[in-house]
This record gives sequence, structure tokens and C-alpha cells, in this order.
Amino acid sequence: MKRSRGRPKILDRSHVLNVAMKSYWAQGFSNVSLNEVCRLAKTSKPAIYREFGGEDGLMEATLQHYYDQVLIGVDKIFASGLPFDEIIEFWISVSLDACANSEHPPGCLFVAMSNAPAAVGQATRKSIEDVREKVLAVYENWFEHAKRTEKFSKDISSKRAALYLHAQFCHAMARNAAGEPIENTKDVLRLAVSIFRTEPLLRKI
Amino acid sequence: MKRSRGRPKILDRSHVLNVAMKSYWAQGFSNVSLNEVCRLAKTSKPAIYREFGGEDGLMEATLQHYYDQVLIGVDKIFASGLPFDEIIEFWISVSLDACANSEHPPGCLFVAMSNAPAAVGQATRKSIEDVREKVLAVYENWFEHAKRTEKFSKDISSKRAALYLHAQFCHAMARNAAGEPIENTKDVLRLAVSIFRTEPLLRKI
DNA sequence: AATATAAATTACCAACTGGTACGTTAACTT
DNA sequence: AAGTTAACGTACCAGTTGGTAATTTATATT
Repeated sequence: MKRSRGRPKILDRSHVLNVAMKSYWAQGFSNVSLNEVCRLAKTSKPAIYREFGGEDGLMEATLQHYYDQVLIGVDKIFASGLPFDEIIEFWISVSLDACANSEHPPGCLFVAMSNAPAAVGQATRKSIEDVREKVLAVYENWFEHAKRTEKFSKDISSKRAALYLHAQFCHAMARNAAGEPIENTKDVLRLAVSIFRTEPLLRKI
Repeated sequence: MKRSRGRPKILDRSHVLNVAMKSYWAQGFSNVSLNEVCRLAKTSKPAIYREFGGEDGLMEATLQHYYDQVLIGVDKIFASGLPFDEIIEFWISVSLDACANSEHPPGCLFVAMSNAPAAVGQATRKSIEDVREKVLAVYENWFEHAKRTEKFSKDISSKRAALYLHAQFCHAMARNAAGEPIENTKDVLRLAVSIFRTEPLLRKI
């Protein structure tokens, strides 16, 4: 790790990313200006420009950071090897309970960005697409695996099931971010995933 | 309709509302400034202030206008008296096809606002809640009616079913606004509403 | 004709936005 | 010690935002 020439860098990249992630996540990324990120991270705009190239670059990097710090944790659930139903239940609670314990802000930065593509730059838009594909791939692989080892409805292609699961996740995160009570959202998710069960369709209230 | 004293009003309220509705809807309401609405509607800011009281008032009025002009049409489907399955199918296509024929911008202004409560003022936030309750009531009544006259799964309370249906609608509109292909969205919706069928759970791809 | 009323419009406000020019400073290289 | 490199941060830019003061204009009432 040889230090290069020139004045040593002070700016703490990952500190900036944490600050940006948290405020984008909590306030809604389009309600947080670049100026404000600078203020909160106690750095200067030119420093941000040097490191990230501009607001679009910062958002892109922040989204990647969010994936590495947060979404990865969700993805890992699907590699846990637990039974189908338990994974689903675990996935629901991890997605929603973390914010109830105020470990996290409500909602999901990735979903927020996905839902407002007009409010981000090119680079970020591309990044959104990348993350989406990563997530869909995780779901799809898991469905493939489940078809081989578990007894859940096989009358649906894994791709389709993955799109469906992701759709339900996106909706849950959007409503969660908007302040919907968590129990409503969980209930909707549980109903939604009931399509994967072979029986019974619905249980009594 | 006696004309009151003072200089006669020129400002065309419903023209302003149409302009605001269309641009909020098409560009995403938080990407459209009050200044821009004035420019597009060829009116002045003080005129908007006189009529609506400010940006919050304009947004609130625009949301109501959107309900009266657009959402009412969706609600009416549920009063059509058609069979359960046909209503569902009709509901899906009305929600999604209008924008494919570019009769409408994609997405739903109401859902967009619901999903970004931090970006609107008090009055608009309250209006969002009102519209939401209207819509949920329509769904709920329809489920109540369907339980009496149709053979669909009764093991779910109408309130819960209404929340679920609305959730699916919101997601579909959000993805539609974000540019997701319509067929994906329709497919997700069809899978989601399959929970109301008593059998069979899933059909082959 | 004079007055009261109210809408229209221009021109402004301070605050903030994303973005940058440029002089300064701290290291390494010669 | 002199020179090179590069990050630092102040202080600025033009443009936009939501909002308003103040003057003008068009009507109804007296």
C-alpha cells in the first residue's frame, strides 16, 4: 500500500458513503441535496467531486454501498439452506423488523431509487438495473433449488416466481417507507407468498 | 351566477388542474416545480396563490382532480355488477392498458404521492389518506358483495382482502411508472389475485 | 363620475441547488 | 533545497426554488 505522490487524502470514502446512505435512506434520496451530504459528512463539495465525480456518481456509489452493507444480508437468507417456509418467514421479518427496532430507517434505498428513475442520473440508473438483476438471480436460483429439494408448487417458472417475489418485496418496502403499519405489510406479504403453497389456499383470519 | 364585484377572474381553474395533473403524473410530481406549472399553464404565480394558497394547496387540489377524472373510472368497475373474475381482469387491463395506448402517462399520481409522503405538504398528505380510504372502501364493499353472490374464497375478511388488493394495485402502478414492461406487471397481478380463487392454485406457465 | 373591490402582472426576495476556479498545503521525488 | 504532484477548502457561479410586495386594470356599486 505505497502512498502515492501529492498531498495525502483525508476524505474518508466509506464515512461519506455511510452518511449519504443513511440520509438518502431516511429522508428519501430526492429530499437530500449534495450540499446537505457535505454538511453532514463534514466535507467539501470539491472533495465529493474528486472522489465520486458528482451527484450521480455519489448516488451510484451509495447504492452499491447499500447493496454491500444491507441487501447482501437479505440475499444470504436464501443461501441459508433452511426449509422453504422458514426462509420465507425469515425474509419477511428481516425485511421489516430491522426498522421497527430502529436499527434501520424504514423502507429500502434500492426500492426508493427503483421507483423514481427520473430523479437519478445515468450512472445510478444503470446501477439500479445491476442490483435488480443480482437480486432476481438470487431468487431464481433459490427457486430452482427448492424445486429439486422441496415440495412447493412447481407449476411456475423460477424466473416468473422470482419476478413475483421481487415485486412483493418492492411493494412492502415502499409501503414501509411510506409509514404503513408493519403488520399490514407483513400480512400482505404472507398472503402474497401463499401462492407458492400447494395447500391450503387461505387460512382463517 | 351573479358576477361579484372587482375585476373578473380570468384564471381557468380546471385548466390549471389539468396541466398540473398531467405534468405531475408524467414527470413525477417532485420533479415539477410550481414555477414550471405556471409556465405550462401560462399563468402567474400570484394567480396560483390566490386560487390554491400555495404549492401544497395546488397539489391537494390536483390529487382530488386526479381522483375525479381518473380513479373514479377504476372505482366504477367494481360497481359494474360483472362476475368476480371479469372484474378483476377488467381492473387489471384498465389500470395498465390506458398508458400503453398513451391515453395516459404510465403510473398513478395517487400512488406516486402515497409513496413519497415526505415530499408533500400537510394538506396533500391528508388528501392522500382520504383517497386511500375511498378506494379501500370500494374494494371492501365489493368483496362483501362478492361473498354473498359469488363463489370465491370466503376465508379472508373483506378488509384484509381490500388491503391486499390495494397493495397489489400500488405496486403495479409504481412499477408501471418506473418503466417496467406491462406484461411483467400484469403477470404479477394475475398471480397475486389467484389467492382469491378456490382452485387451482397456479396454472402452468 | 367617484369609489370600492378584487384579479392580473411585473419584479422582486432570500434560500438553495449542482457545479467549479483557484489559491493553499502537504506529501513524495529529484 | 527545489520541484512535482495531488488533495484541500474557500469563495464563487448562474440558475432555480417557493413565496410576496406593489402597482395596474377591470368590473360592480354608489
